[in-house]
Amino acid sequence: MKNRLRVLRAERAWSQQDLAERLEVSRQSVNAIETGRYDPSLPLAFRIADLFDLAIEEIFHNPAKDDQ
Amino acid sequence: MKNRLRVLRAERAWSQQDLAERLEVSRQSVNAIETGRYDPSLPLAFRIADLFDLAIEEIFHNPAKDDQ
DNA sequence: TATCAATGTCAACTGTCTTTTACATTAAGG
DNA sequence: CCTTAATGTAAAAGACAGTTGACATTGATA
Repeated sequence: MKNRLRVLRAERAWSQQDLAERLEVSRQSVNAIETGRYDPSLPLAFRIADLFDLAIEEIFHNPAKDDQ
Repeated sequence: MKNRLRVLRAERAWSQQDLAERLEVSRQSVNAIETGRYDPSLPLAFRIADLFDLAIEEIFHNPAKDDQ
C-alpha cells in the first residue's frame, strides 16, 4: 500500500505535527504512514481523504496492482 | 463505518463463504464486517472494492458524516 | 556555536483485525 | 423427522494499528 500523503502535506506546507492534529492522531502515526511502516485503518483513511477532499483511491494505491 | 457488503453479495447470490474465498479471508471475517463487528483493514477494503468494481466510498461510509 | 523546528525511529503498551476451532440456530428439501 | 447449507457468535492466539515518551539527526538561523 503506497500513498501520496507526503506530497499532499507538502503542497499545503504542513508539518507532520500539523497534519496529525487535523487528523486527531499522533505525529508518530503520520510519520509511520508516510514512511510506509504501516497502513492506516479504514476509518483513518476516510478522515485523510475527507481532509484533502479526495477519494481514498486518489491517495492510496496498491503497488501489487498495476492500476493508477 | 457502515457498508453495503451484504447487499452486494446478495445481488450476486454469493454465500459468505463464497465471498470469503474470493477475498482470500475467512468466512468469519466476512461475517464480522457485514454485521459491523469491525471494519476491514485498508488493504482488504481495496480488495473488496476491486472485486465489486466499485470505489471504496461506494461500499463503505462513515455514519458520523452526513454525506453519501 | 547554540538553538530550534522538523523528521525518523525505538520501546512498551493498548486496542483492533484476522485466524482457527468450535458450537448453536434457522430454513429448505429429502 | 433428518440432513445439509447458511449464518451468527465465541474464545484464544498472532499480526497489525495507534499511543506516549524518549532520543538522535538534519537544516536553518540568530
